[in-house]
Amino acid sequence: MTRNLDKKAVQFCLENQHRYTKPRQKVLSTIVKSKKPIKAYEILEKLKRPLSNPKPPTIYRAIEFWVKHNFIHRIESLNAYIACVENHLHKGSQFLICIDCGKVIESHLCELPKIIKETTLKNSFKPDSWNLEVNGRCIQCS
Amino acid sequence: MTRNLDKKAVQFCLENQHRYTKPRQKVLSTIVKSKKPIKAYEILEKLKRPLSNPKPPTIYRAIEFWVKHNFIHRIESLNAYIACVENHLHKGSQFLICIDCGKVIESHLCELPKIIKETTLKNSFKPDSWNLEVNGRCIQCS
DNA sequence: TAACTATTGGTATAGTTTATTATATATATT
DNA sequence: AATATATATAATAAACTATACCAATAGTTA
Repeated sequence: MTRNLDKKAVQFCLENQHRYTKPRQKVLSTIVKSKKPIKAYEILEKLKRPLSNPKPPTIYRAIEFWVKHNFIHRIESLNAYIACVENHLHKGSQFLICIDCGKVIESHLCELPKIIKETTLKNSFKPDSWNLEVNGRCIQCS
Repeated sequence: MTRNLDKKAVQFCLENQHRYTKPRQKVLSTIVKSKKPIKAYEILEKLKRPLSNPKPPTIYRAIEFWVKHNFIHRIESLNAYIACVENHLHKGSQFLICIDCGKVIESHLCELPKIIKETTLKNSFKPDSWNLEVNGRCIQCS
């Protein structure tokens, strides 16, 4: 399942005329391999060898690329990145973050929940994208 | 309505044996006065005079205090802070963020939306608190 | 007053991200 | 194949955001 995303990434780049460069490759697979959200500087550290001492911009550029194309997500409250479990573009993301073990579960919703849609309507606000981060405890920790 | 929160803060500190110190006072009222989310270093800048050249920790300590007690919220995707429009504690927050003008509307929900509750259930996850940030356009900008 | 706790002040540093400029690589065009 | 164009990387530096640490002070309690 992890290899899966890497494969899809190759495919995606081919089809959309993006380059599947070494930094992009390595950054994505590092995030995919990580069980938990991983931070930019942790990636930097892990890629010291394979990318011969990369500098922060190298990592951030690759991160930006994959975030833009929805292969990974940024967990805002953690300054960390995680592979997307969905296989299509989506406007919103939801994460369940365990406050004990740090595990993050991505739970997909295709639509902005109705109640929130109502709130945005009430405020005459036109929603475009959204991010929900729920803190709590996973089954192992509760 | 802005003064309101400051007053409540005094009250809150009295009742809970917290000190309503000058940094806390000034930091809160600076955030309250700001129409838009304000950043820590902007607060720092604004308080150069009144707090005689405060250092970052002074600001961050006060911010932390008011966040903890739900007088202000942190907008994760902006690294910025905004006064809470609710007058009671709440476990979750929702923000509508205009991608054009930067305005942020806090919209309160008392409960975790049903659909999200279902997702957490499905994942055997016990939610504790949550934060939803919706990007889109406000009525003026759309 | 002494002891204790909460809070501040200040230095230094850690951690995160971006701007900039130059260089290299891939793709398209001739 | 040579050239032009667009895309991406490399590296330095700097900007932005946040915290660890320790000493000093203010308020509280015994």
